[in-house]
This record gives sequence, structure tokens and C-alpha cells, in this order.
Amino acid sequence: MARPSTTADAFHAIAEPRRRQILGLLATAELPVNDLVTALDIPQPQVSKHLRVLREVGLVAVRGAGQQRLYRLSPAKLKPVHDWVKGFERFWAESFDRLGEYLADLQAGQPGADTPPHKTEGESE
Amino acid sequence: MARPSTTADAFHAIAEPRRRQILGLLATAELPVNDLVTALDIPQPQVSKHLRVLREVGLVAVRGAGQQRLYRLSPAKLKPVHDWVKGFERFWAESFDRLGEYLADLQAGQPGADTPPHKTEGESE
DNA sequence: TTGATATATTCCCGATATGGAATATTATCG
DNA sequence: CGATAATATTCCATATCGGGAATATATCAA
Repeated sequence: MARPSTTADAFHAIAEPRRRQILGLLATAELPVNDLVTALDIPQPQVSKHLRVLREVGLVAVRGAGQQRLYRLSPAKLKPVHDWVKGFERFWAESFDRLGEYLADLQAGQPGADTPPHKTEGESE
Repeated sequence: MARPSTTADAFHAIAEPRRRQILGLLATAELPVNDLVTALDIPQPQVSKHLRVLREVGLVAVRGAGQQRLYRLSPAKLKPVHDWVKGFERFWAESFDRLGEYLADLQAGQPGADTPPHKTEGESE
């Protein structure tokens, strides 16, 4: 890799399972770090680090409350992601011709109707 | 990092802008690598490498056609992503109480109603 | 001030992604 | 078979991530 940051955008930020978990938790309520630590059951420093990434990307916002820091969701930055995937909605919305069925096949395994590719066979998933 | 693979899942796979671009192009039509190279205007090996990641994650499928390899979208694996972000839809759907307005403020900058945090100020985005 | 609690940051490390360049592989054609 | 087109893989180098552990910083209480 030689490009600028990486986790510098929402897409990268949510690639981390833990961060998605955090966002999920914050979607419910504004929470202090400690609650997240308890919920995630991972070392506090890690939580703080994940929160930092999320903060820098703008997916969460903080607010000091005494000696605690309450994190809340700041979902705006999630919209681009939503918008992007939404563009593919129709593909699994079935009844898009018989595309749904077709794609199901593809996922299932070797379609059989497909022309056998190179030798590097291995197809999709 | 010490966890298993990384780009091993759809979330990581789509974190790459180029890969999103590829998926976008394949959403339109089944395409040979070369067309992608032309469209993306990046070295062919890079395209192949991105395609490999997408293939391994199951986001695209291939089919040999002569000396070409036609890549097509295999969107099923994108659904989990869609489902996940969809859970946050309501947040920017406005009229969720006056949450919309509230969040807009948060994104805008310092709410003003917020208790000044630590010193590590820097808030959200 | 000292101590306790809550959270953030730093340092070290192994893993790995990604770009670039070169090369290998596969298939078609003559 | 030899040449060429299309695509994949490998090697190298660099950067960053993300975990672990230790430590720093901030806030509150006494």
C-alpha cells in the first residue's frame, strides 16, 4: 500500500467488525467508553483506538461528561455507504427478470451453464 | 494486525475505491478485464489483483470466453453490507423526532449545547 | 495535593495490503 | 510449432493497521 491513510474514510472504518459493533451499540444510545469496553469485552485501549478512527472519520462524536466521554453516533458519514450499496439493491430484490434465480445459482456453486474458464478455475466464491 | 485474512470479507473488499468502481462497472454489464483496465485507467496487473480479491470474496464471478475472462457481478455477498447499513437508515431519514435536525447540528460543528469535553477536544468529524 | 477513576496515547510487533515492474500462463491464430 | 493477445501471478518495497502492554492525561473527590 502506498496511498494516503487508509481508515481515513467511512468505508475503511466500517470494514472492522469491532467498529461496526461499536456503531451498532451507539445506534442505540450514547455511551461512555467503559460501557463499550464491557459490551465488546476487549481491552479498553483497543476500544479507544477504534473510537479514534471512528471519530476521525466522523462516524461518531464525543461529548465530555465529567470524567467520562460519551460517544454518540454521527451517522451522516454512513450515508454514502448506504447510497452506494443501495445501487445494488435491485440485484437481490428478486423478480428482476429471472436474475434473482440466476444469481442464486451463481452463489450456490458451479452454474453449469457457464463456459469453463481458464485453468485457474475456482469461479466465484 | 493479527487476525485472519483481512480483505477476506465483503466489507474489506469494498473498502477499496477501485474495487467499488469495478463493481459499479460490472453492475452494468459483464466485462472482460481489458475493458476494466481501460475504464479504470490503471495498470492491468492491478485490475487483475483487485478482481482476484473480489472473486475470492465472492463479489464477482468469472467466465472464460476465448482468451478473455468475462467478469460479472455476483451481488449476493453485498447483501450483508446492505443489510448492515440499512439498520442506520432511519438516522438520516429525518423526521425521526427532531433527530434529523439534531444530527445535522452535530455534523455541522460544535453543537453549543454540548458539555465541553476533555482537552482532547476535536469532536466528531 | 494526593488518590482514584476514566480514557487516550505511545511503543513495539507481526501481518498484510497495495502499487510497480517483471514475468508467467492461457488461448487464439497462422 | 511460433507469435501474439489477454490475463494472472510473483517479487519487491513501503506503509499501515491492529493487537498487546505500558504509560500518560484528564477529571473528580477528599
